[in-house]
Amino acid sequence: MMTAINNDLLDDLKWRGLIAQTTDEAALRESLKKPVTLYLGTDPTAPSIHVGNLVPLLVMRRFQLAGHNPILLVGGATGLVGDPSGRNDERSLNDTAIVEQWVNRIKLQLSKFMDFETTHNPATMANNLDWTAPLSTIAFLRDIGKHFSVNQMLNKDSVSSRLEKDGISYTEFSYQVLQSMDYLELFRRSNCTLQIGGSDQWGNITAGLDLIRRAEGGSAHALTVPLLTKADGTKFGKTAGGSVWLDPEMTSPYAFFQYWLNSDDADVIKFIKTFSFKTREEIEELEKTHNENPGAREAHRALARELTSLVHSPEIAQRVEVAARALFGQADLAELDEATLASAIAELPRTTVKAGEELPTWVDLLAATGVVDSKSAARRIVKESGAYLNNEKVPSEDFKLEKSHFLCGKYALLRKGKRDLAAVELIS
RNA sequence: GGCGGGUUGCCCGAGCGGCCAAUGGGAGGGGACUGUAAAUCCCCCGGCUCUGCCUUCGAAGGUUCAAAUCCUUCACCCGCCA
Repeated sequence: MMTAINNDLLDDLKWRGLIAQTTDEAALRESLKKPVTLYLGTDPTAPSIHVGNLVPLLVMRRFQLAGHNPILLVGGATGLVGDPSGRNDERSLNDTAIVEQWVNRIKLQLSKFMDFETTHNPATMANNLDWTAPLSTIAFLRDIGKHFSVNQMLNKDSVSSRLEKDGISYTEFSYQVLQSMDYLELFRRSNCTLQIGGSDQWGNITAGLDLIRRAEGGSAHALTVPLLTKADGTKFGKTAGGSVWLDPEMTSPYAFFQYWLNSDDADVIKFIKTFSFKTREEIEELEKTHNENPGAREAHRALARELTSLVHSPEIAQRVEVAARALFGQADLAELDEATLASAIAELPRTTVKAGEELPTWVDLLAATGVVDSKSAARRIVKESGAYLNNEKVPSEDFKLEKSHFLCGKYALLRKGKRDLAAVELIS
């Protein structure tokens, strides 16, 4: 990993559109001339992080590559309380045991994006439960609470917007205090002087800066990344099926790759700037290619490849791409060898059929894979002629599979519409 | 505490005893055109053992040959008056 301090870091981030707000930019720029310690907090609100969380996380990685010292904080405590930022209703509390389990899974995920081994500026991991849990109520109110003005707390957007609506519980109201304590704690123990986060975190981060000033007379910085938007107005990182997760159990590497490959033309360059570690020159070159011939989808492919490699692995990215080509009919299915076929199908939702038994209909099988919610839905697909078996159209609702349909004697490929694939495996 | 209005399918929202699995819009799905884009156009969109049957209109009871529609109780929301 590169260890030299890169003074162009802020400029690069700006060019990529990765800076929403910062505290005093000149002072921040000055401080970044030497290695600083910075942190990013992630709350365990699900068993996995999703592609939206990846935006600030990769900014952290850029900071580490530029020679700074990253701390990844997992919100074992804040996750129990619930951040009101960016929400217009109260969160339901998650069970402590569940949150603990999520903390562990998320720690593991986050750690893949940082270098913990380098001797120069290794990343470290923290959990705010470590210093929050032992704190007594009296100590909390006297040592921390005294530094907070309720008036200012009420002025935070996350709180005031909720007061105008259905209100906010004392629990969520206190969230900003907990996050402020984290910053103070890391400032004290590691001289952490920069916190980054999504733009919705600005209020929470600046609350921390105030606490550091009041409690320690110290000064520190804030940097937020903008909320990533899509040209069509829909939410980034969501599909019909839900969020795009990093956990391969929750979003298969195949689906992950497809998500990026199917990016809107109008978004793809922005996504590359946001996520890719290619240089500015390389990206500008891709932009040119893309504008000249968007149909070739060079930029889409580069984006999908790079991110799948980063999040899963280069081997998986390679496999998934080969699979996609074959499954989308860019290669003859019948000519695939069993190993290639098996690895392609490994990424798909699937069902099994026992060799000796009578083979079910296409409709039954598609429903069994879970690609559609009901048999009625599967029938509809056939009726609307969007049903395929091994890339050939399924003629009728009562169409039954036959032995000969199984490629290499083992696998049959179901497709619904243009891009929704599933597989059937024949087992003995 | 009193009076009135509301709670409908993934979301918004019509329906106000039979013609209701329930108008319309959005989301979603299939097709055409393309590039596994976008826009546009056409079609579909509760489930099933599918010319029929089953389960849905806040919850539970009731009236009726027949209820999303009427009655009773309960829960929640929203107004107005105390």
